Amino acid sequence: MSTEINSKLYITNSLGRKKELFEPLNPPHIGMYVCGPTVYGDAHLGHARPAITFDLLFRYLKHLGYKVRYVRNITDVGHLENDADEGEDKIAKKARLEAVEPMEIVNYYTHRYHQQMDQLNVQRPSIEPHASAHIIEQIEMVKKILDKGYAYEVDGSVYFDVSQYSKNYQYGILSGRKLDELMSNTRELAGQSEKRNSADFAIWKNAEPAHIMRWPSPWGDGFPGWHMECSAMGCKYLGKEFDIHGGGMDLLFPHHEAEIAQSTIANGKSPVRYWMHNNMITINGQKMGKSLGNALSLDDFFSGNHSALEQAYSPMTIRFFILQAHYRSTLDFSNEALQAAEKGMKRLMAATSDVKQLKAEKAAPNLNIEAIRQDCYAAMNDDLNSPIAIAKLFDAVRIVNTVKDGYTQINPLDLKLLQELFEVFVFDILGLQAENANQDDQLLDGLMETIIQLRQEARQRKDYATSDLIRDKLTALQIVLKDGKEGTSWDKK
RNA sequence: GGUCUCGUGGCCGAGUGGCUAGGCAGCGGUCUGCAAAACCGCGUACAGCGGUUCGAAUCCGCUCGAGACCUCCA
Repeated sequence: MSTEINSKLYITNSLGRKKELFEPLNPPHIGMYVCGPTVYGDAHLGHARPAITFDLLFRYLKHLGYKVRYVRNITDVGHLENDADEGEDKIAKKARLEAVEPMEIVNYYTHRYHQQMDQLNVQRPSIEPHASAHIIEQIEMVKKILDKGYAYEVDGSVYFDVSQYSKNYQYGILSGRKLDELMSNTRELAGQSEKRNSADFAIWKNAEPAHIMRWPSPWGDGFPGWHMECSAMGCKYLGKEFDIHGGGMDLLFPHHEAEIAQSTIANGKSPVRYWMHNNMITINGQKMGKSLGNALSLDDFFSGNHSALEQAYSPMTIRFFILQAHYRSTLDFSNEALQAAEKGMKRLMAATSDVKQLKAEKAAPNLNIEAIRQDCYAAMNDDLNSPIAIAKLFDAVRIVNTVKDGYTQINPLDLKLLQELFEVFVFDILGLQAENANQDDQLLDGLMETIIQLRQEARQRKDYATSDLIRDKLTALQIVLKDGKEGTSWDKK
């Protein structure tokens, strides 16, 4: 076990809105649940933020020596839509439009989601349960809540009785909402007439005849209410009480509030110790949303095929950009900001590669790499402050480059620390990876070596016409030559 | 309308009472045949107004602006 497990990790708990020392229930094991995607469409930029945020947490906890069981659901039972196709479930709607089976849609977009997360180097969760595969568990949970008198059935639907709950528990404990305000502020919606109070929410919903996705239940054919799956599956795989539950801030209310309420009744205790919420993403200062027409898909970014994008942005650029902001801040996407991130990341990644080639000098003075390392841990321990960790890594980048260019010398111990620093933080924790992986291409390497040698010879005989021709031609092929003190290296783009 | 969050230099983005991150862009320099890369140096920013304080970007109040949730959404 690494010694880092003893370091004090503080995270902001949405329950109380304060930074708290993270203390697992059953160390070294940690249970962590994150709300996953609804697989009825391509992942957009908004999906990248929680995926990367909690991937960072997953990686960091593992790095600290914990055994983490990370559960992220696939929502595939669909939920009510609030538009003209009222009552029809999202997946069923899409299936009918495209004349395919709902499960086909689910499979297709689940695969797409996995592909895109892989590209972002997001590690797969330990368990990725499908809501549709846990209908029984959800029904059982509804039964428990009914038995305990905190829900009521109306025409095949079961609603959670929020006012009953409020008599003994605090509904709004997570979101800071007051029940009476909720009662007076909630808008009239279809089907609401069945509810005793507008704040009540469905935990089982009766399926209309046209509704494709449906399951038998004690209350007739229907489907689970949209908060049920996370409660049922979280409990099944992580227990009645577990360490961390994450998701976007938009899920705070009503989704997570409802989860707390229903789990508290069904299981007798509040389900989660630390609630963590990542902030939203804006595009050019505007909220990203389907209704605004600016919900860029991840593929749009990777390919650059969208009128709002000046160029393609690689998955690692997106990842780096997201990590350069703290997860609890809103993050604004723009071409200018993305291009800045791309350049910065290239400089960082070049150093991670260059650091391996450096030569140590025994007599070199102490460069205090240890201090940078400590600062990186301190940043991560302070509510996963990846932007600060990255800033510190850029200090290390400067050291790599000064040593590389011969302005500074480095002793063996510092060099070892420096190499470990990049390995641990850049790759293991931040989860960045080299792009343009051309290390394996021996043919290309050999060719480039030859070309660089020819150019070098031309330069030595002051045949600059030839050397510049070589450089220009390579530039046109998106290959950049870098003349350094130790010779010439090259890179794509 | 209700609840909440935020407003930092050209852009992005850390920082929550004094020690003034970082990236990108820009300017000057070193290096180079030239250029690129790299390195060195340069910007004294914190929406506005008022208050608390020896001292505030950081605390309080007001104004203006932006956003989130309250309704499917990461």
